[in-house]
Amino acid sequence: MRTEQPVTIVTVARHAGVSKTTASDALRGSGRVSEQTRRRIEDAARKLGYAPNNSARHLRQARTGTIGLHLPEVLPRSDYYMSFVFGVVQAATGHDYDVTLMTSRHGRGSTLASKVDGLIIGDPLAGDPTVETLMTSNVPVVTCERYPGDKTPDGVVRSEHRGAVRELLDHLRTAGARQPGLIVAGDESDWAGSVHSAYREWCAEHGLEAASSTVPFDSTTDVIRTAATNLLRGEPAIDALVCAPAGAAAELGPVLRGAASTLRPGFLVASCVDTPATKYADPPITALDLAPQTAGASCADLLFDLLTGAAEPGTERLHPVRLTIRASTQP
Amino acid sequence: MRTEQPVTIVTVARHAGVSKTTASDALRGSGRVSEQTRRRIEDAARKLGYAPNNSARHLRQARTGTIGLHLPEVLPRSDYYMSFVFGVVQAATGHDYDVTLMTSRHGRGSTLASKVDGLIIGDPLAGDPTVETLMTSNVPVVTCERYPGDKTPDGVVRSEHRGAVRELLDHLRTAGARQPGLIVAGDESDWAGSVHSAYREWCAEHGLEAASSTVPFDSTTDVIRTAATNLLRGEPAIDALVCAPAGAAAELGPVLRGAASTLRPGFLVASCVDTPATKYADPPITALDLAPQTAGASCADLLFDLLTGAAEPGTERLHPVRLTIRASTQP
DNA sequence: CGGCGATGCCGGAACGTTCCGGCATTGCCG
DNA sequence: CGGCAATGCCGGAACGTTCCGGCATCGCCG
Repeated sequence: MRTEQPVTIVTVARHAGVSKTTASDALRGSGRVSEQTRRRIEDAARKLGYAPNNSARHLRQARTGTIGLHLPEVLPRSDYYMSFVFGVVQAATGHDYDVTLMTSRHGRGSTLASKVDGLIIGDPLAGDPTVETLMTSNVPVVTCERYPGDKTPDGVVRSEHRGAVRELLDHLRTAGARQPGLIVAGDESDWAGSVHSAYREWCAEHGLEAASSTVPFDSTTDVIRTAATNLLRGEPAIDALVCAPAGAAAELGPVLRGAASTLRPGFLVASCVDTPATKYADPPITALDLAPQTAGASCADLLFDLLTGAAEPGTERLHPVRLTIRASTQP
Repeated sequence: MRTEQPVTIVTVARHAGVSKTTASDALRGSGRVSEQTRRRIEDAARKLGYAPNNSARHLRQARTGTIGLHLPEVLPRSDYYMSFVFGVVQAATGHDYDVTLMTSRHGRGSTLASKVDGLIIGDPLAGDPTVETLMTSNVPVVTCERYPGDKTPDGVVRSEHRGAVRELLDHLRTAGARQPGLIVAGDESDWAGSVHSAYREWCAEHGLEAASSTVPFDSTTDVIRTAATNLLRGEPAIDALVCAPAGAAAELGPVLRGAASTLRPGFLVASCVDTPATKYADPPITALDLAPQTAGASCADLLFDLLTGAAEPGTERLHPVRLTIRASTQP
């Protein structure tokens, strides 16, 4: 079994008594082949266990049948990205594409063209050298959220985070909060930047002082807890806390309990990214459902539309976001 | 820029005034090329922005330069797998390999050979049809943990879970627990099976009745909480709870607080898989650190050793596991 | 009956790389 | 000086596929 010589399309053709061209045409449904011989060829292919050689095919067609996927290497609270990945893969396999994961080691942009036909970058961070490199590649690039650098991808899938955050803040206000605070990542992420500026805007409109704390994008839990502690102790005094980083609001339990004596009763908590952790927190935490899996699929779909010409370079598509209200904001 | 014709190795050769063979030799460091002309060729390649065509290269070399990676599609509590993925990718890029994610849609085993040179399957579940298919492929397969089906992969990276669980149980006993309970997934996962049988063994040795509850491998939080509730109410009465599913112990808070009045003071909690969630739980939870990132890297390394012949088919490698003791078991 | 389009099939070139074998040229040593 | 090995470079074939153009054959219609 191990030393058998590979079965190519000419093997199939020979067994079916036709030429390689006819065999190729029959198996791919192109060209003109009679129904009878096509069946004969398909039978031969099946019997021989024929599998087309991808390298040869892609060499001939001048494409790779593969798209690259890059994500920020955030290890804690990775449920969001995991879902995103599965969304991309699912959509890609539906289009007969493979997905390979790209890291910093994948060489400069010029090298990429022969490895992938297109690129998806989830949450491109300004200043990330890998992202910088990938953005200058010579293949179509789709980002999830805008790139806060000076280059522009060929396609963007994004959500109306500003509006969603305002909706969340309005909800908090309705629920009785007068002065919500915010923990958020820095402006190197477009998402975090939008959340932050929407918050400031909303505060200004309501005549409130902004009470926000900025943490690194990939903060561990203790960093976020420290930020929360400082916010709770600082001025202005807050009666609600929105924690932006994915699912991190669920990690605030100890901090909140520790400060329970000094907190106003009915202190509210919410998250800008829903995850299993927020859903099953105690109490369950109100959050914005970003639907990462469909976001990933949407990125892949847009990329394929760009590849086939069905979408123009520069296209932006909106991905819906939904506020999920839970006990943490129902005093 | 978009319509420029591709620069191949003959373009480089022409610019450097040599033959394509010499250019190829110079760029890959093979054959005999004088230092002087090699530099000339490298300069030309750099200036032209030459990038070797992967499809052509792989067609010629009869390999794909890619390994496939399959994971159980577990979306909640995915920190473990995310780390595993990054470990695989990191090791693979170190060996100049790409990693593509494989799902059920990637066709039957025979098709695989032309897509990937090898396969890594993380936590192969018995009865998973995709895994079943992948295992019958004609490329080397490495699994993380043994496959509880009837096929045997070419390589296995596994940990001494039995011993580790016993160590954990011994620790609980030392910490005062007389009757620990267990929440664990079913035997379709080798890991869960090992944990479960090690637990039963340990119980028997200590003259204890086993108090375990089996849940699905990809259980959501509420399923696990229900299992915990039932264990706490049931017979025999337990004074410690080991929760096997990755990081799920951190999700038991509400259940434990709800049952606080009926629980013996000093009730202990531990997890068989350390994650950020257990580390930062309140109180921090004692757990077995499975080091998923190095486990992933180890799988990749073994696969490459199999591909190069540095390892024999049938090789099993052990991956170290470490008990991390935290406040949850220090009464 | 002659012409012509449709149908069914085929040969050969091309994609870009690697690798085998070979051919000069050079230098060394007896 | 003659032989022989080492050095530097090269031409062409091969990998497996797709695709362009072409060649019979057949049936239909004027």
